[in-house]
Amino acid sequence: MPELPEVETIRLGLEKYLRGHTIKDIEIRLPKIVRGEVKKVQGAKVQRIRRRGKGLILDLDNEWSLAAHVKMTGQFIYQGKNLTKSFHPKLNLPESLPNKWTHVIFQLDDATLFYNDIRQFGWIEVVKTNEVLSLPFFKNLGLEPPVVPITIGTMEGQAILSLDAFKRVVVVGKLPIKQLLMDQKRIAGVGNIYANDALWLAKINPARSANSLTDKEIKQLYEAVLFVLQEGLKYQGASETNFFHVDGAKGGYQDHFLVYGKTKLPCTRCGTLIERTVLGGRGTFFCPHCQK
DNA sequence: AGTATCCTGGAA
DNA sequence: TTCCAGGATACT
Repeated sequence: MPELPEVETIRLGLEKYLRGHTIKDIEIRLPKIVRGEVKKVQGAKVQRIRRRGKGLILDLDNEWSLAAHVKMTGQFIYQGKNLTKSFHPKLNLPESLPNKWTHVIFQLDDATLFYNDIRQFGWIEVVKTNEVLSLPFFKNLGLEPPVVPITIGTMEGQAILSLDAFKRVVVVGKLPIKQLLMDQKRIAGVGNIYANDALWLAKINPARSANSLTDKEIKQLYEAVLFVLQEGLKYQGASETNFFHVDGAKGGYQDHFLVYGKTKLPCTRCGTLIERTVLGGRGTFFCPHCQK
């Protein structure tokens, strides 16, 4: 799924188009995607949009919230008066909506918001605002990397991943460092792309057990994690396959991958060919020469 | 700590 | 036809 930079980009889009607007109706085409008190969204106004890790929370003006996780292939697609084109999730070709991947349709006061999801892994849940952070996904979420100002958009008072906190997390980990980076219960928002790229930038082999890292390496990795997330945010996410902004635009980070997906291509630092292995069931890309 | 699982679609 | 995919969870 989209990782922190992609979900934050979705959040900004929802903020731009939905904030202050009323959800007049909701149509559910695939029931397993949606849980909770669905009827509560009808007639409610979207007050603010928060993000925690890779999760989204739309707070309504009636004490209810709409939580969502887009997992691998979920998309929120907005069609307003000035945005009549929609986009094929893969090809980015204009196509009419709803289509076969549209599972939920929100009728807004002035527009329509579609939830599309090819693989159907994503979910939307309507819960009371004061209980939304008690949902299992949010309750067990780890520390938030400080790459976005802690404003109304994220989580006021949220525990932040400081260097010291990162050290504490890494020092006790026996897992390969890459799996630890991607463990949402410890660090929120880092997925496969940014974990691979951060380890390359910090010159650390993804398979190294976390507790083998020196203090210096931990600091380098911490800075690398924040840097690649900021790069992802700067380019508004990676649209290599099927990530699109709420208005259908593409992100650009796929053109700035450091190591992700670069199997058998030369390392841009030393020229050695990048290798692909599997770690924790996920594709892992690294330079066998400069990542020790 | 590993592996299967929810799904579809594109690439090899 | 087989493998692979940016995720998270429920199991062995």
